[in-house]
Amino acid sequence: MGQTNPPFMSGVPELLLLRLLEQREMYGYELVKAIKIVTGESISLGEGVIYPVLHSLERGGALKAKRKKVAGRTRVYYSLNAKGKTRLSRLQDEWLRIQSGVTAALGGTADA
Amino acid sequence: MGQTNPPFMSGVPELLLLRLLEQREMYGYELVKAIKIVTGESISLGEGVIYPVLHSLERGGALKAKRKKVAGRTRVYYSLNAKGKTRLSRLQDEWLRIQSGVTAALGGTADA
DNA sequence: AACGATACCTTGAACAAAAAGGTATGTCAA
DNA sequence: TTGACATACCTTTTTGTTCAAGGTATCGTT
Repeated sequence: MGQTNPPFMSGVPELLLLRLLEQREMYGYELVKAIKIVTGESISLGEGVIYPVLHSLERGGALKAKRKKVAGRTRVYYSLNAKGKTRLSRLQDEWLRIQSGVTAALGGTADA
Repeated sequence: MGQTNPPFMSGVPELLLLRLLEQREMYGYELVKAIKIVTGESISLGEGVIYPVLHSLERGGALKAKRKKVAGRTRVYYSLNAKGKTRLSRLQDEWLRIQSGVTAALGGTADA
């Protein structure tokens, strides 16, 4: 009985992060802004969400962190490695599964 | 500072329950099976999820409970009341919002 | 010097979800 | 008649995400 499933629908923040980092390396503060933009303002995640997820993904070996000094400020750039790609792929599948399930449930008997 | 936002993506189980109960009254055990069916097997929620949600919705005044004896067994039928409809509507909007956000994020640069 | 934006971070609390168990009745086959 | 399985209710415990709220420090601009 070792493994427990993740709390149903969590992992959306994680999914978004991984998806963005798949395209190019980015740093935390940048990701906060980017998520607002790519989701068309419909999702907004604070730094209190982003940083912990970033750290936990790095600890888990899904991300590689690289410190850079830019204009006097320190940025921590993250990029996907193999494990991260696998994880992205899994989360994406899971999201698709949930999405289709909910859509099916909402669609039945449209009542219109 | 009174109000805190709901834990991002939760409420999917609740949404599914409310959606089903909008169509007809049902009892807990029935809902467990029904969810598997209407979601095309993509979502499966155990009794340990269903019952607590049902109870909390009833406590919150979103559901009305009615005990019935059928074939020697006791069933608790739940139905939506006004508050429940409002809540369903709100959860549905929220789901749509999240869904469109994630879809937008996943869609960008399809990489195909 | 003060302010806002950048950029990192942590702590605390809240709460949902999952797993696992526990009770009891009915039905059916061996 | 005993055992197994489906029905039908329920709770407790654990886990983990997410959130708000704070805290540090640098830079540019006014």
